[in-house]
Amino acid sequence: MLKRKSIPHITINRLSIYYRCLEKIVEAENKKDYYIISSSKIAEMTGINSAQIRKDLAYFGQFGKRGTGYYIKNLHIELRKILGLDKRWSVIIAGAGNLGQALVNYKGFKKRGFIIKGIFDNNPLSIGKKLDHVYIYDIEEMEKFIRKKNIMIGVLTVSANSAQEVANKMVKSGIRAILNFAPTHLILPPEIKLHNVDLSIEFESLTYYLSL
Amino acid sequence: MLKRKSIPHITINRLSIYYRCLEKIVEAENKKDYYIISSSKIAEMTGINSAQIRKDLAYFGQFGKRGTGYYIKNLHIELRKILGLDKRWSVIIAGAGNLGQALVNYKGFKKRGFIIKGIFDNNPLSIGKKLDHVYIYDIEEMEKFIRKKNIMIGVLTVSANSAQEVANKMVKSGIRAILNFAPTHLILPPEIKLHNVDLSIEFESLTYYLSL
DNA sequence: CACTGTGAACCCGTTCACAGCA
DNA sequence: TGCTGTGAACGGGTTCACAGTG
Repeated sequence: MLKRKSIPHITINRLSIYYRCLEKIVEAENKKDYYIISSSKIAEMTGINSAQIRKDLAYFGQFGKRGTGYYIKNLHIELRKILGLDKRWSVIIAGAGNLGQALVNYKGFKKRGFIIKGIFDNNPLSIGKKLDHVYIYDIEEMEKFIRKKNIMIGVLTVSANSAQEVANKMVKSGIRAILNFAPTHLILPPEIKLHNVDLSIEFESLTYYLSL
Repeated sequence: MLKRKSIPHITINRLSIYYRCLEKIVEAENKKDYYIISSSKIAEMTGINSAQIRKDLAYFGQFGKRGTGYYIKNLHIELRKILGLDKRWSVIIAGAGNLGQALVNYKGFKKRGFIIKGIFDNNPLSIGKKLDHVYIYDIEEMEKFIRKKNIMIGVLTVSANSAQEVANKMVKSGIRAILNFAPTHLILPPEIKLHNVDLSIEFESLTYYLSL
């Protein structure tokens, strides 16, 4: 795919929202008369400003027809390509705790091309068991596994204490992206894509606003 | 607490990061010679620009000493107050799926004052059971429960389809904040604090960058 | 006429740079 | 001197407004 200049990260996040919005329509669609959508209709469904939507889409091409709108199926397919969801992505999860389990069981992933190849933990009681048809392996075998299976994405659901160490192993074995759920600041080489999800922040900012 | 004008939401999120950073030091602290911290030290630990940190803190007061830095314990306590973490918050979770379970089991919540009072689900197989000492109730009883126990925060880990409906019930019963994990755009009265956490977005933006 | 695509204006968070102070 | 607090400059994402077009 082409390298385009300075597309805001938040635009990419919104593409994912548009994608799901269209997906919902495509899956519900029976009537043929509902195959076009306008930016203001998407705006209404997502709560995002319609000019914002048009600008976001315009980063990637001219998908719409002036005076008409966007062809739902076409835009859906384009977004899937842009987001890389037309490919398969091999994923491993480090940490077989509750969050790790929740992610393994999430049905939406397979549909979007994310294949969870293995879960890794250091707890002897977990190792060897299965979660939703995925084996839990000893974390000692993670590096070999990543290399052998050419894993692209590693998900960290381990404790904050061990997150950096486990991340280092992932990087050493050639992983290309890490989704970090541990509430800690990871330091990684710049070529590794790193996204952080911090659930505590969401709770703690809620209570700030409740305290006002 | 005083109402202050236009503090960016993202500043609140960062306060939560500073808070955890200080917490880590306070808990590890044995040596008395390590009781002051500079904004550049926090910057190093969190990856956030030091001017940003000083500006964020300055929204709420002058906590530092010029030429010296910030007293760790003092700043820790101030942040706790600002974030409302010195109070207890009654929480319920709607949806006893894997994510709901993961949240119930997360140890960090109790420490920060979040008390999970109940879990609600519509699955007869789950109702009546316990998750980590918290009962799972029939979702039909949720509204009564919220009113009776004066619940402040509702967490939505139900499906996207039912999220709006369950949220409406929460609002009707007097809940004041909702943390929504369902990948859908909720429409709520403006006085309800709403935060969304969308895990799919994080995965899908990763694959965008991997596809470049 | 309706709706997209987009330059320009706007707004606001970030970073700089330095005055203020221990 | 060292580090905070902060006005000012900067940068970039958002919104406006309208030209372009089916």
